[in-house]
Amino acid sequence: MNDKSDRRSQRTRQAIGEAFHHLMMEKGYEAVSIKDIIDRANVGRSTFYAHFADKDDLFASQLDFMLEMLIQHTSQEVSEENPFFPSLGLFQHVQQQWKLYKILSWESNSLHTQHLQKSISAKIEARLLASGRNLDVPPLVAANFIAGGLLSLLKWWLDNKMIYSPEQMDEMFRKLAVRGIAQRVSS
Amino acid sequence: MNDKSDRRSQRTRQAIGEAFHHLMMEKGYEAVSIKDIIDRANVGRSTFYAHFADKDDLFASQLDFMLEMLIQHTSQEVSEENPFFPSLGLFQHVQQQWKLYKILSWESNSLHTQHLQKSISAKIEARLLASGRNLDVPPLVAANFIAGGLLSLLKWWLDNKMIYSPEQMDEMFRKLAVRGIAQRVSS
Amino acid sequence: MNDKSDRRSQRTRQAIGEAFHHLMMEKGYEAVSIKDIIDRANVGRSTFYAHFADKDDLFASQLDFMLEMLIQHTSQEVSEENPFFPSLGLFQHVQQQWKLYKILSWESNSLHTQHLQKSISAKIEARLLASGRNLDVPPLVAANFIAGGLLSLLKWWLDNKMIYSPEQMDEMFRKLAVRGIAQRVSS
Amino acid sequence: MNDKSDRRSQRTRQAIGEAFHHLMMEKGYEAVSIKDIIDRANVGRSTFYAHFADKDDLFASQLDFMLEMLIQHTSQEVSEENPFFPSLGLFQHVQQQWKLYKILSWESNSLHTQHLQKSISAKIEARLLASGRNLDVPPLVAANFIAGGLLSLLKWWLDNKMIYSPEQMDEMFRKLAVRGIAQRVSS
DNA sequence: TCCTAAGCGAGACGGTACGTCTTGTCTTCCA
DNA sequence: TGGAAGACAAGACGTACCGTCTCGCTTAGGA
Repeated sequence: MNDKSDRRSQRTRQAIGEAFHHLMMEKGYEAVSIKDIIDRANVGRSTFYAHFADKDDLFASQLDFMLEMLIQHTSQEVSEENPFFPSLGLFQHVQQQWKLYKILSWESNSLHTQHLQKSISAKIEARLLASGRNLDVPPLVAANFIAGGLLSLLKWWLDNKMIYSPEQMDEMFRKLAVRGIAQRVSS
Repeated sequence: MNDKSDRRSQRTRQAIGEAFHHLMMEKGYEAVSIKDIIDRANVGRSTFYAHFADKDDLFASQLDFMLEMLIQHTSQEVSEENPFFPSLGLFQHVQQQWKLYKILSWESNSLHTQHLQKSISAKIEARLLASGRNLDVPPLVAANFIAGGLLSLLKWWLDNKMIYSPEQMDEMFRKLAVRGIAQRVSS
Repeated sequence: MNDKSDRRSQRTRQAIGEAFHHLMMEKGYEAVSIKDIIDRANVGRSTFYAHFADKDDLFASQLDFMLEMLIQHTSQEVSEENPFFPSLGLFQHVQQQWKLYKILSWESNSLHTQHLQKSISAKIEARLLASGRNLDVPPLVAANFIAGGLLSLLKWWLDNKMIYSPEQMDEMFRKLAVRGIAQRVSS
Repeated sequence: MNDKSDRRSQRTRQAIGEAFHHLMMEKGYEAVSIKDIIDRANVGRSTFYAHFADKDDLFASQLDFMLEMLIQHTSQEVSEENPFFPSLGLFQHVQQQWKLYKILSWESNSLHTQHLQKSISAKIEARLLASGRNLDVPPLVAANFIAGGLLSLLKWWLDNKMIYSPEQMDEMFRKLAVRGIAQRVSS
């Protein structure tokens, strides 16, 4: 019975998710009503609430899914190029979906930002701990700082017509996060 | 005729403003409804709309005063310890007004946050340029990164019962901003 | 302030009442939704709920109004022809609105019946008490019996194509209520 | 396969029936939802609809048994005291089962009441015709009036804590039905 | 001193979205 | 393979706000 339910549920969740995605591209986040979503997804009102607590919950689940995809599509090894977060993938993803993120950046409901911030921060912290680095700042604090900086860069990038490539943004981000603004001493 | 009108209007605006302030301290921004405000201010509904377009408009009018406070409390001391931003003053000020900032802690319409972010970022950029540092990242980008990280730390601090002192927070911030997470202790 | 409010309210209540009346004629009672009513009455949803608790409340108020009209349009004096209730008026009214009452008789939500029963019963009891009759049955009991019989006659009449005139029905009702089924002794 | 299926079906129908019965005793008819029933009966939703068209259908299937009970308890004693209907037996029966009748006290879909009304009315009419009384009102009309009055008295009795004994109620009923509210004590 | 117009309180109103609830259908699993 | 389980579409419900509006009441300046 679970298989069946799960498969049906999955299709429903996906339909809702896609409808929401399209609608957000057209009207932004706040302007989309639950009725809009369920009409577009051909789904009953109660079905929506069976799957999501509200619009914010739906959005959060979309963000999580996106992040998860991002992480999975990235090598897990911690290299110099990929020190603690698949930031390059994030920049590339945002570039692909720039239309959506531009809209969101404008509305910038802080719930979204906070959710993203927490998720990314947690992932960074985990990486920092796993890397065995010897920081003189608590990893939790460092992770929050870096996550905030990363989101800030993303927003700035979107607000400034994305004049750099994702690769350039990523490189700058990594430099800032890893070496700060101190003058280079050596490599 | 104008004097009278103006004086009456002024009292009304002030009553609304104060009611809003108190209510925000109690319930946050989103949770306050127009009805709450006019009930608390002993004001008719149409009177509210005669003075403000909506809640956001009212909030914007309150905002400047807060930012002004913040700037006044932080623009002073720029010492050797604080090479590019009076971050210590900022942490100290937030600690003093923690009640207000905790409530506003970016729960609200992020117009607030965005405004702050831009102000701080601009200040940092100016300092970076003035310092003649030799960065291999555009100062504008670096400033945005650092401002984002700083606000992120502030929020984390508020959300975590401010377990560190302003001085500790400031030191960690400066370490992260200047040297990144690299172990080496150059400079 | 009351005059204004009352006048506005009155117009609104009337618009709702008329819309409801028409809709009931078209679809019956149960099939009419609040949305139907407010759409037809050009009235906001909250306005409806400001005036009536729900559909049943609206209907009850319509019934009361109707009864009140009936009573007022009838001489108050207690004559042989009009011993304790303007039953002739009621039969005539039902004949005029037979289309509506036929529908209601079919659905016969017992809430309505009960409400009517109580109202009519109360009025009959008041008349009985006022008439100074010397009954060997408590007036309250007699009133309930007569009200039940009257409503029963009404329903039977509607269900049987109203083969008698209102005047005939009224005469039969009064005979049954006043003299019972005992054989006539004298006049 | 049929035997097994039938047996299963039977158990299911019974479980649903009992669940419904209990729920009705607790909350009345309208307040019971399909979900309540299937939860209480430990049965799937489609199972319910496989056995009954809807709640009314289920109720109808329960109804006959109750009416049967009622008829059996009242069809006996037709004495001189009860010239046209065994009303005393009815009052006594209702007193015994007061809990059930109080809850059903015509709150529900009036299918119930209407059925009852028709049955009683038919019985009364038959008696009136058989008695050879010389009424100046058609027996059919008189029977409906009296049946309505009787049920009305029953309901009033139940709603008013049954402050009279069945015998008292019966006497009042017969007085009202036979002699009306006229003072004269003919016959 | 009276008049008159603006500012105001009060709150009714149309409208929209919400989250909850119930119904009857439809699909899948299981015995 | 037919009955049980429950996910689902549909849509009504009563609540909460919003921003507009229509009133009279107050009140202070100019006639």
